[in-house]
Amino acid sequence: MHVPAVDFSAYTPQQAAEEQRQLACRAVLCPLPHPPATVAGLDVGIRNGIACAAVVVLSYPDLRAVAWGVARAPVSFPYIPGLLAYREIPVALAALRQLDIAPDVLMCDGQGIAHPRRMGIATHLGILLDHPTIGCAKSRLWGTHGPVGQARGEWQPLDDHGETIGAALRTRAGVKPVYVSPGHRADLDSAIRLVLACAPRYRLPEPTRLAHLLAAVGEAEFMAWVKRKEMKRG
DNA sequence: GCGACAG
DNA sequence: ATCTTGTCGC
Repeated sequence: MHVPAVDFSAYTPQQAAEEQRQLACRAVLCPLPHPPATVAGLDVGIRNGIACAAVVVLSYPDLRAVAWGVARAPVSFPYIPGLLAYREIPVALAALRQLDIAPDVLMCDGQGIAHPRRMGIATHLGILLDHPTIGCAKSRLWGTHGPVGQARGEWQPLDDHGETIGAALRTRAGVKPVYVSPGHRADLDSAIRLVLACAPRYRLPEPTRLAHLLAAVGEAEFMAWVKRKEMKRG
């Protein structure tokens, strides 16, 4: 997996939005590799102006952590709804560069095409990497949907003026749904199935959940956590 | 002008 | 996202 470098430091929000409109047509909708051998999760946390990006590669379908990477960098772009990619992608690429293996699919904490210009962070990263990506966000950015059934696995399409751009998916009975959308080289059906298969127990799928944990506690504590878990599972 | 608004 | 403790429920 070739990981390019980017520099958004001189972008104005207007320039960023214009670039999104220009890049959007490059997104490819097609089924994900099935089944993938590995799925990676990506998450970025920010504290005191320093972003920490974490990526965790899990084997599939057994969902064991097999590799990970971390990177830190000062944030250089403000948080603006719809422009999250310009804040988080630079440090995310640095974390991905640390990986010694290329995951078959990258699951991002944010939207894919469920975005006003169809360019959520998952789609943007997928295009930069030319690699399969999907978005799995904790809340909605764009599109509307009807009431989602209470059972695990129930979902409703995210609609934008008649176009289906993603889904509100219930990964745990009675718990707030997650928002799934294709990033790049993915489609909604395979994205929904992958997220569900990656979330056997918690609301958030394991790849994203573990990436969040790694970004929060750091490599040392994360490694200890993984080893402790390996003991229990055999 | 008002409300909505990934992380 | 981050700031922060306890607390209700399976």
